[in-house]
Amino acid sequence: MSSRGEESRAKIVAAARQLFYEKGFAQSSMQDLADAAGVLKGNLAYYFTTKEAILDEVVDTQCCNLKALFAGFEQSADTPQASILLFIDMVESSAKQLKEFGCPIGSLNIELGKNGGQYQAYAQTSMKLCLNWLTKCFVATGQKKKAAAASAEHIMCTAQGAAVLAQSLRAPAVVARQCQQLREWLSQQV
Amino acid sequence: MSSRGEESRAKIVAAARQLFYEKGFAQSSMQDLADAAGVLKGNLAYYFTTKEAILDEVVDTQCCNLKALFAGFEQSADTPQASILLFIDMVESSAKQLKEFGCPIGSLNIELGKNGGQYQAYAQTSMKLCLNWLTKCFVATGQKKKAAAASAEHIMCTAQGAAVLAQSLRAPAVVARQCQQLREWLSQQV
DNA sequence: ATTGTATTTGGACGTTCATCCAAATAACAT
DNA sequence: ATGTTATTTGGATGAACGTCCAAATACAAT
Repeated sequence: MSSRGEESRAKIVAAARQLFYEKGFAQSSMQDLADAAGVLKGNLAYYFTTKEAILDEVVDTQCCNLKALFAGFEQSADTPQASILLFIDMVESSAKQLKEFGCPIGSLNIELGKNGGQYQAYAQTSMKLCLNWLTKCFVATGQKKKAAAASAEHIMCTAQGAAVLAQSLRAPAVVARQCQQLREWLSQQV
Repeated sequence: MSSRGEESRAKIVAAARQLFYEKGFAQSSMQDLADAAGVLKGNLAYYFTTKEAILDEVVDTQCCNLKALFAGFEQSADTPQASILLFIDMVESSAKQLKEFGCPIGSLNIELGKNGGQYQAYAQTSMKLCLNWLTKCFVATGQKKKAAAASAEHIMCTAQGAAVLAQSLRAPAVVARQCQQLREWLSQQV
């Protein structure tokens, strides 16, 4: 378990995260993952016994990144409202990615949710993480728990819908418009 | 090209439409399609040379169904606003399906949009059909073209986002809540 | 009844897939 | 330097995949 092994493992997970996002989980073969990670296919089995094990670690990594992202938002924003604005900014600034591959969280959820729910529990976590954090922010602005949850749901619905439309129509402008509407809506809340 | 052949072809397309929706395009094998349609795998090749040809016809069928659906809305509704309400009703009444497999249009767009855009043009059509019809309805309510397009986009974003969240969280209630919000928003328009 | 066409059948083909493994190599502890 | 563990290598394995095809069967026209 030296540093060399850790590096290889990290390279594999990073490559898998990008490939699962760009091509989908089922459409990314182990050969693809190995090529993208710069290792031989046989070496994948040394670190991960199954493809599902890679997905497991990819989702874990994504959750950790999300938590770090939210922590950063809270640190650089003075008010919870400003934190929410940073979230919206993030969505808007990733419009070009969304146009190409959809939302990294939403599109993975949709794919994994179709397989009888056997993989679905994995991806669900990230979506809940976003909702819970947004809810927490709205509670901090003074909204009651139920209203805060509804506000968080509104933001996530708009963002996910914008991602679907932007990818379907290859139109990143959809994301920009919806984010602007979210900002106007937010300024009227609280 | 007797009636026997037409029936088999129709059975295949119907089975493919359901399977592509429930499992995704790439995850539905020719064997799966044949089993679901009640024909032998080899028989698929008699009607469709490639899997993509089946997708082509599935999308065509879906577009025809959509057009018929919209025509029905216009017929049973007195005002364009009532037509839009029927659209929202339809979304809400399919909440249970959305929870299981997501939106038949949106989820297929997301999957096909990831493959370098080679299949993507197929699915895009349905999404545009919805947007264009909604835009037409809003124009008929007196909105100007640009405002009408924005209104249509708002409905589709909310509906698609609700579908993503409902499927991710296995919570059909998301759809009900967002549809209710859409109705309130609609009553304040025009 | 016989001919010609439409459809079905069951399986073959080569490829790609996820998984697994024994041998080779690298890194490290003593 | 030597022995031990960690990692890499290249290939093997059987199953599943999309596509294709020749023979068999059903149907329709005469």
